[in-house]
Amino acid sequence: MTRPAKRATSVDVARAAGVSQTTVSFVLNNKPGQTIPEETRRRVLEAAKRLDYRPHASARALAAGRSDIVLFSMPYLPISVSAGRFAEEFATALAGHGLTMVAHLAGVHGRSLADVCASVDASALVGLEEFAPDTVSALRRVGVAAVFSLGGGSAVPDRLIGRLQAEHLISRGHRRLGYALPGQRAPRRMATERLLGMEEACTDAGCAPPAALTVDLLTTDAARAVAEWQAQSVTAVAAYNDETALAVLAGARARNLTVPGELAVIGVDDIPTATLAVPPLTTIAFDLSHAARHAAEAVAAALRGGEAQQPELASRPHVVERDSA
Amino acid sequence: MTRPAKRATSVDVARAAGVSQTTVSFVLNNKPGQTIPEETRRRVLEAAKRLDYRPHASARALAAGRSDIVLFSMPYLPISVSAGRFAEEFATALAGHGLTMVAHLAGVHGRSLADVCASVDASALVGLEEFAPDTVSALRRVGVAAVFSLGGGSAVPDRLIGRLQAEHLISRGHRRLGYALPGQRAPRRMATERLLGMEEACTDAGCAPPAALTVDLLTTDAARAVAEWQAQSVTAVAAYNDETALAVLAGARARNLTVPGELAVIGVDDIPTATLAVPPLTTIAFDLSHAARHAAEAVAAALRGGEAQQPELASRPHVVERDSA
DNA sequence: ATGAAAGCGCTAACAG
DNA sequence: CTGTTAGCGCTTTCAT
Repeated sequence: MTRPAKRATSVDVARAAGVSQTTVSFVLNNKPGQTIPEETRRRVLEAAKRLDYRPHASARALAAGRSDIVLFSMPYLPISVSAGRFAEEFATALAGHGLTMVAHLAGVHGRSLADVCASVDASALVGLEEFAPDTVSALRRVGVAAVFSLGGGSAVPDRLIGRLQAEHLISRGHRRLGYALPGQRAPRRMATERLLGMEEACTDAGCAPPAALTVDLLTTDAARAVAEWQAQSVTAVAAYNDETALAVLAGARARNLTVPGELAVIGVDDIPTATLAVPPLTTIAFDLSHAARHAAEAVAAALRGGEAQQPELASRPHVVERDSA
Repeated sequence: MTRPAKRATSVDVARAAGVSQTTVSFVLNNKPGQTIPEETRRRVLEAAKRLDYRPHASARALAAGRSDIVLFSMPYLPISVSAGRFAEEFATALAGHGLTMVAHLAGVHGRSLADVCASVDASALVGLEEFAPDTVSALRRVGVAAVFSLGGGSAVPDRLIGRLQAEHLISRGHRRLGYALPGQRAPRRMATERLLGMEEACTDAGCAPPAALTVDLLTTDAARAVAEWQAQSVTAVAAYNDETALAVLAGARARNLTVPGELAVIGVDDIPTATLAVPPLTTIAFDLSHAARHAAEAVAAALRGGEAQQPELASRPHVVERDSA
C-alpha cells in the first residue's frame, strides 16, 4: 500500500530547468532583492509544475529556522456554531498569507500544548482563552515565535456586543436584566468581556447590574435559570450566544412564560437556526469572517517580524431585530 | 516579545553527557538492537532533562524520512458530540504510540488536504469518510504513507449497531420502521452502513425495509419528517445518532404524538443529554474510546510497517433501554 | 543575474 | 558498546 515513489526535489527542478538550486529557491520563494529575468523564472516555474514539485516542509523549516504552521488551540468540544466557523475562516485567511493552520483539540490527554507545538514545529499558537504564564514560557522554549489569545476583544468587539445587547433591552423598557453565561466547558473570557459591556450599559442607564447565571444547553437547566430570574423579577435576558439564547427560550417555554411578553431574550451571532426558533430570536450580528481575517493578519504580521497592523475597523456589530426581544 | 533563546540541541546534550551525538540519539529513541549500559543511558537522560532538551521535529523528520504526525480530517462543523469525543480519544490514543494528531477542518478553503499534509509533513491521514481516488494519489505523492477512512465499519461496528436498533424496535412489536439519516453536511458513510444493518434485520424479521428520511437538527424539519412517517404508518424510528433522535423527539412533540406510544424512538451513542430528554432516550451504547484506541493501533501499525493487528474484539454495542422505545 | 558551498539538527550505516 | 561520517532537502551568504 505504501509506494514511496521518490518525490521530486528542488535539485530535480534545477536540473530540469537548467539552473542552480539557488535560483530555483529564489524564484519559488519570490525572494525579494533578486533580479531574475522573466525567461528564467518561467523556465523554473514550468519545470516545477511539470515535475509536480512540492517543497519538503521539514527541510524548509529546518533550513529557514521556522515553519509556516500555526496551531489553533480548539476549545473543548462541542463548540458553538460560530466558534467553529471562526476557526474555519481563520484557517482560510491564514492560508491567504501562506500559513497553514491546524488544530489541537483541548480534551486530548497525554500531550501538552508545548508538546504538540514542538511536534509539529509550529511557529505560532492561537487560542480563544488566555494561556497560563508558564505555558507561554514553555511554548517559547520550544520555539513558538508568537502566542495569541483571542477572546480578550482582540478579534471580536466583545465589550461592545454586551453593551449593544443591554442597550437594546433597555430601549424596550426593561430595567431588570439577566445575563446567561455559557456552560462550564465553554471559553469564559469572551463571556466575561461581554458581560462587562452589559454592566457598563446598565450603569450608564441607571439600571441595576444584570443577574448573571450560567446556563447549560439543556432545557432543564435553562428552566432552572429562568425560574431564578423570575424570582429576581428579571424581565429580559441577554445570552452569551445564540445557542445559549435558544436554551433560554426553551427554558421559558418549559416554564410557560411568553416571549417576549413575560421574558425578552436576545442572543449573539445570528446563527442560521436563530430565525427558526419560536419566536424567532433577536440577536447581535457581526462580521465573523472579518474578525478572522483580522486575526490572521495580526498573526502573519507578528511572524514576519513586523508589528501588528492598524486596527482596520471591523464592521460594527448590530442588532438584528426579530421577535424575541 | 520574541526571544529566540537558542534551544538545546542533541549535540549540547552529547557534550553535557560526555558522549557522542549518536549515543544520545540511541538512548533518546530507545533504538532497539543497541546495548547501552545503564550508566550511560542515565547520564544522557539526565543531561537531556537538565538542558530541557526537545528534539527538533523538522530535523528529525528530515533525517528519518518521516514525521510522527497524523492529520485528522475533521468533518464539517458542527459535529456530533461523539464524533468530537472520538477525535479527542483518538488523539490521546495516538499520543500513546508516540504519534501526534492534529486536525484539519473541512470547511477551510484555499488549501487541499494534500496541501495541508505536505505543509505539516504528515505521515498519515485519517478521516471519517472515504477519500476520492485522486485525493489519495495526491496524498501519496506528497509523502503520506498511510491513508485511513474510518466509518466503513473499521472503527465502529456500524452494521451491527443498525441491526441492534431494528431488532430492539421489532422486539417491541413494531413492524413498520423509519430511519432518520443525519443532515446533509454530516458524514454519510457510517449512516448508510447503519441503515444497511437495519435493513438486514428487517429482512430477517420479514418486515418491510425501513423508510429512510434525512432529518436536520431542527424541530421544524423533524416535524416534517415525522409527518411523512405517519403518512407511511411508521410506528418506530431509529436515528443515526442521539442528536438526530432528539430532533425526532422534538418533532414528535411538535406534532402532538406521544412517545413511545404513537412513535417509538431509538438513538445511538448514549450522549449525556439522552437521559435528560422527555421521555429519556433509548439508545445504543458502545465503547467509543475503545474504538479510538483500536483505530490508533491500526495507524501505528501501518506506520511502523507492520500490518494491522488482530481485530481485538470491541466491547459489543448494546441497547440502553430508557423510555422512548 | 546566477552558482558554490556551508550548514539547519537529526538519524543511520559503518567502523572500531 | 560508542564514535565517525554521511547525508535528508532546503535556505542563504558570498562570490562570480
